Amino acid sequence: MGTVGAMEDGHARAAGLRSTRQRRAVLDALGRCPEFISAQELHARLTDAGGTVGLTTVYRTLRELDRAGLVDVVRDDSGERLYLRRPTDEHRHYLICRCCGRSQPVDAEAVEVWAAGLAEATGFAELEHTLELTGVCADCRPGGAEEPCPRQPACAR
Amino acid sequence: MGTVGAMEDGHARAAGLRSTRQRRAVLDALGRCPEFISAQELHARLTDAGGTVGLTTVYRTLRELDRAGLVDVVRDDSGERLYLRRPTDEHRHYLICRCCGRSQPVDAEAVEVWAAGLAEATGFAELEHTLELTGVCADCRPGGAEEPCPRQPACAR
DNA sequence: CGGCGACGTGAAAACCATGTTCATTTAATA
DNA sequence: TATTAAATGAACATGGTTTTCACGTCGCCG
Ligand SMILES: [Mn+2]
Ligand SMILES: [Mn+2]
Ligand SMILES: [Zn+2]
Ligand SMILES: [Zn+2]
Repeated sequence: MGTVGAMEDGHARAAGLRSTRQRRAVLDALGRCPEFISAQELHARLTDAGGTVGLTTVYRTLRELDRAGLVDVVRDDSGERLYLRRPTDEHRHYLICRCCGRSQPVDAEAVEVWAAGLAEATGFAELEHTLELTGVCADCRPGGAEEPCPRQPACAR
Repeated sequence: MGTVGAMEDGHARAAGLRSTRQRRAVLDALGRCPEFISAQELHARLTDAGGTVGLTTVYRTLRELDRAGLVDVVRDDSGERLYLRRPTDEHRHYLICRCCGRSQPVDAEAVEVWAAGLAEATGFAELEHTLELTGVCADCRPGGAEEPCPRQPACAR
């Protein structure tokens, strides 16, 4: 707990970010959430738990975590951003269940290789890509295609 | 002219869409735009050209064209939807220049194959994917990485 | 310690793409 | 041409996100 000039004492020492009660709370709540979560939902959990963190601060903190590469971000169908504390420091892609929100990292190495070859093939530089994968997980599929979403979200969105 | 019950006499005969002056104007303007364009920008062009089309109608028409599979849609960094009249009736992915907006369809067959194999590998069903590719095109790169965006958009966004 | 200055906070308001309402217009058909 | 369901669009609503700005506090230095 010293003088680290970091966002968290131990982790997340992004450059020039002070360690504040609010940022620690956001990072902590995010760390205990196994699935992608929205800024609003995260804020709701923090306040429901009795904490005192402004929605503005949640948005700002998540944006900074994104810049620092500490979270993965996807956008749902409505365009809302969802965040997940990144377990490793690698670039990843996820398959997300449209019913319950469960996420599963996928091995997209084939895509990475393909994307890397695009630069030469097209003459474009500084290539970036986003790849969003959605589907219906096994648990959300009772047998046929009866109910659109038979079960409640595992990690309520 | 005739009694086609279509959106346009000749093209775009999506089911149950009337041919109106506004829809023809939107489809026409979209057809003469070589790059992805937003609903707002398309509306601006229509009104600047002296036309009389409501922004609401532009949004509605683009949504219908999307449903009918007549346009490709991407989302830019801010989440705004951009539309391009689809040249063929195939599913495509594009590489888009972050400077000028120029788009270039890419051969993503490798990705399609990879994505198709995900269902078995993961147990998820009804898989869908979105793949957005961005970069800096050759024309927008004078030599090094000097200016962030040296030239004006070819097809002003 | 104590103070200073930059950074952080948050309530309120602004922003902005997009959707909805609903009275009016209009395309398609008989 | 009469009829009617569909289409239009101005005004309004929505909802996620950002900006504002007055106030708080973190971290460093003396
Ligand atoms: Mn990737
Ligand atoms: Mn594809
Ligand atoms: Zn599920
Ligand atoms: Zn370019």
